[in-house]
Parts: sequence; structure tokens; C-alpha cells
Amino acid sequence: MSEEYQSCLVSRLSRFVSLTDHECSFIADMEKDEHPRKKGRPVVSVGDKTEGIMVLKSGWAVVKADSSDGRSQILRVYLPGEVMGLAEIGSSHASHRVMMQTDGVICPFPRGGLAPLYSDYPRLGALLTAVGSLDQIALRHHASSLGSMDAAGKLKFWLLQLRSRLEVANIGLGNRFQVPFSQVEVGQAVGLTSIYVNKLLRRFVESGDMEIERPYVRLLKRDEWEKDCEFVNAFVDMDTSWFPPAIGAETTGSADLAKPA
Amino acid sequence: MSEEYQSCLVSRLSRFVSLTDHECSFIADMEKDEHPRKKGRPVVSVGDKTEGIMVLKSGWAVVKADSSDGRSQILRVYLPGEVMGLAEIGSSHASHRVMMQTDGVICPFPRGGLAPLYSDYPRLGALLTAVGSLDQIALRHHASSLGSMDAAGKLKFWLLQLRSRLEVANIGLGNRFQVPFSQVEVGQAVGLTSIYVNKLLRRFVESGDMEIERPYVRLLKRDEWEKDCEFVNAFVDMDTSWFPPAIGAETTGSADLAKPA
DNA sequence: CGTTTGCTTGAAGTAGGTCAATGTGAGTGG
DNA sequence: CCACTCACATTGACCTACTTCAAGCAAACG
Repeated sequence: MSEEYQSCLVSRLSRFVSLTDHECSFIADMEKDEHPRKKGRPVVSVGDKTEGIMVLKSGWAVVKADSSDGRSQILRVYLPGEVMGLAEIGSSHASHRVMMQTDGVICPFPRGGLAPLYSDYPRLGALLTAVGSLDQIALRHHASSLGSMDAAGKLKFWLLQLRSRLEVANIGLGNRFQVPFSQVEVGQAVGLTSIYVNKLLRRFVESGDMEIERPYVRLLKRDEWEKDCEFVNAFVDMDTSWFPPAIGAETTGSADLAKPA
Repeated sequence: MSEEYQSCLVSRLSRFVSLTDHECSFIADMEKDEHPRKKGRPVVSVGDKTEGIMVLKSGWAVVKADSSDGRSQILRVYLPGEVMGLAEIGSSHASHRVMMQTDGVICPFPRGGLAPLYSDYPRLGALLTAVGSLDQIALRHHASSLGSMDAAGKLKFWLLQLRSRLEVANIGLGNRFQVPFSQVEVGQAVGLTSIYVNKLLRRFVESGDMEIERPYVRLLKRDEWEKDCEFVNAFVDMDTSWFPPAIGAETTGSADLAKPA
């Protein structure tokens, strides 16, 4: 399979199964537009009619929940290449806000493309269900950390999860990676005040657990942290063995689907 | 459509779209078994190979996360009629435990049934994606409450959400409903100590906000609570308008369901 | 440059946790 | 029938991990 597809969704989904040419061209066909979005700009606003799914071609985005007292919370971070909007596809209106965390580019896969996707390319339908399921597992881990860890644990866990996902996406490979969030935003993500986040970070630096060169961080005691948090990397393996066979049949060697990362 | 299908999954999914006879009989065919399970028995253990999805025909179940220090946390409550296992379908191994909260009956829909479901009944595939998406929204709300509310808010929110879901399932209709959880378990669900849960509950009773007749509760100031928590009922509307048309064509009066934008 | 946005640090207060003891009803065996 | 568990609810006294408030800086930016 060629490496250079113009479609973001193709390259994203190819991480999980090797797509047939039919599947690739169908997706690429549906996805003509690229919308650049500036940092801070809304992608989805609360109450918006659901518009299908999107791929974040570049840049970072976040899902925020705002409460009337002005506080807001970060529920999900989208990294470059990830599929956005799968969580809202089942409801007619969005209940959370999505906004760009950095400048970036969004590729919408229009709502009208979903019906033919499920009808004509059933394996892609299964793939969307599976991607949504991985999202849900990650969210469970996050909720679990919010509900049961102390402040240091939450912060460690969030950083570890971020690092791990960046590694899967081949964006940051070692223990050093970018965190394009202010301390206020980190606080919103882990459920702490920015000032306590600050104190924890300084404590981590002082104890030699991490280095900070904004906007980069380096986790010096990652193994130790992963033990502390009982961190398990849930992003590596997608199980595709239950998928239906690809339509279009002459799947150039598609019997075993999984593609090495 | 007839009311009495032997299949649990049929009756569950019929809440969202009216299934064609083809769809119904396919599902019913796949789902022959009923497994009774006693309270406290495991349904899925951590590390189990994913076995497809299941419908909880009767009884309640919970998803738990255990940590090595012996604490565990309740991440999700399954009510009678709900689909379990959608979150784990994308991974090869389960990362959380599922156990019966009360006696009940489980109907497995085997893994092998999923491929033909997506291939031959694309609308059902879309439906599974949508159900997973609603699950994810609910989980986001839960995570949001864990991360941003004070103890009283978390507890109120959890009770409101439970009530609301029971109402959708037609199990409890008013402000009075069953809560088959000990105070320890409630604490595990909302991220608080059982003893603080106790103090809050007693405070609620004393202030006339609720009544407790174990295992029933009655929320006397529900409207007020829903305002406090900015509670929105996210379980009512599934958007099915993007679904592909049903296969089998002669959809007895269900044509209105599948219309692309 | 002045303004804003974000980082840093200290002092004080409190929500909620921990520890410990007592009470209570539902089994269960005698 | 009582006695003995056992699991759960209840309540108080104490403690600390976090928040709130307040102030001073540094860096980015018009």
C-alpha cells in the first residue's frame, strides 16, 4: 500500500488495518475539504447539530465542559491524526465543546458519507465502532484516575497517558515531549487548581522526577511513575479479528489485517 | 412490530429504531443462550479475552477498576436491558472487571456474530456505533462530575443520572427508585469515602431533600438538584438519521428512519 | 514600552479523609 | 427461642491535602 494518501482518515485508519484500494478511494472521495483552524477557535459548540466525524490532520484539540460559574474542564485531548466526533455521533446535538488547543487543520468526513460507509464498506463500519471503543477505555482510565488518585497521582497519570499516546502516534518517541497547555489548563484536565499543579510540578522538578523546558517536558523517572500509577498502556492493541472481510475482495493480502506500527 | 421477541438485544435496540423482520430474526438467531448470574459473580475479569457483546436481560451489573492497594472503583452501572461489552470490543483483552451487582441474566451475542452483522445488516452496525457513542457521552458527564464538583454535587449528580436512566428504561418512573448499592459502593462510584457518603445522605434526609427506605430512595427536591448540578438528560435522543437504510428492504413502515442529510 | 498572560510562592482556611467506636438488622447454628 | 456472626450504617474527634486569597515576577505581545 502506498504511503502517501491525501486523505487523513485513510492514514489514520491504516494504523489499525491495511485498507483495500476500494476502501481508500471511497474515503478519500468523501473527504475533499481541509479546514485550517487557529488556536482557541471553536470546532464544535454546545448544542451544535452533529455534523459527522472529523479527522484532526494537524494540531491539537480538546473537549471542554463549561459550567455556569465560568469554570471549565478538559475531558479529552485530541492529538494530530485522531478521529474527532465519534462520541457525539449518536446524539443529535453536541453536549460538550471542542476547540483547537493549537493551530491545526481539520478534515471533515461529512455525515452523508456515513450511510454508504456502513452499507458498502462494512469493515470500515466495524473499524469506527472499534475506534470509539478504544476512546471509551481511555476515558474510563481517566475517570478512574480522577476518582481514586491523589493530586500527584492524577498529574503523573495524565502526563504518562499523554506521552504514551504521543508515542503511538509517533510524535514524541522518548521521555521528552511537548505539552502545549498552560498550568491552568493542566489543572482543568486533571481536576486541580492551577496553583497546586504548579506546586506539584516544581516538586517533581526538585526531586529530579522531571525536567521542564516549556513547552517541553521530560519524564526522568517514567518507570517509577508507571509503577506508582499502575499505568497500563491501553492504546497499543486494537483487536480487529472480529471484523468482517473487506468488500472489494481482491484485498492484496488482506487475510491477516493487522499492520505493524 | 410485535412486542414479544425472545431476544434481549432486539428489544433493546428497538428502543432506538424499529427493526425489520430480517434484522430481528438475524439477531435472535445469534443469541440463543441465557446465562443466569448470581450477585457478586464476575462477568468479565481483567485480562479476559474479549468475547463479543452481551445484553443484560435482567439485574444490574457494574464495571469496576481495582487497584493493588485493594481499593476499587465503580466506573459504570449497567441497568437491565443495556448492552455490555461495547467498550471492550476494540481491545483484545479486558482492562476492567465487570460483575453482577444483583442476581440477573446475561445474553451473550457471540463474537462470531459481529462480522455478519456488519456485512449483512449495516444499519445494525451503525446502531452499535451509536450506542457506544451514547455510552461515551454519559461517561464524559461522569468524569466531568468527578473532576469539578464538590462531594455533595457528585453524589447528587450520580443519583440524578441513575434516576434519569431508570426512567428511560421504564424501571422507575417518578422520583422514587431503587439503588441496590451499599454506601461503600456508592462511595466507590462517586469517588468518596463511604463515611462521607453517609454524612451527606443523612444531611440530605435532614434537610428534606430526600427520603431513604432501603433499598429505595426518593428525591424530594429533584428540580432544585438538577439546577445545582446543571444536569442535562443526555439519554433521551439518539440521532439515527445518518444510519444506512435497512437491508431486507420491505421495512414494514420504517422508511422514515433512514434518511441521509 | 505598557498590558496581558502565565508562572511562582506564601499564608490561611476548609472540605473531606482517616481512625475508632458503637449500633443494627439479617442470617445461621444451636 | 437465643447467641454469634457478619455486613452495613452511623457518629464523633482529629488531621491533612487541597483550595482560596493575595502578591510579586517573567515573558510574550500589541
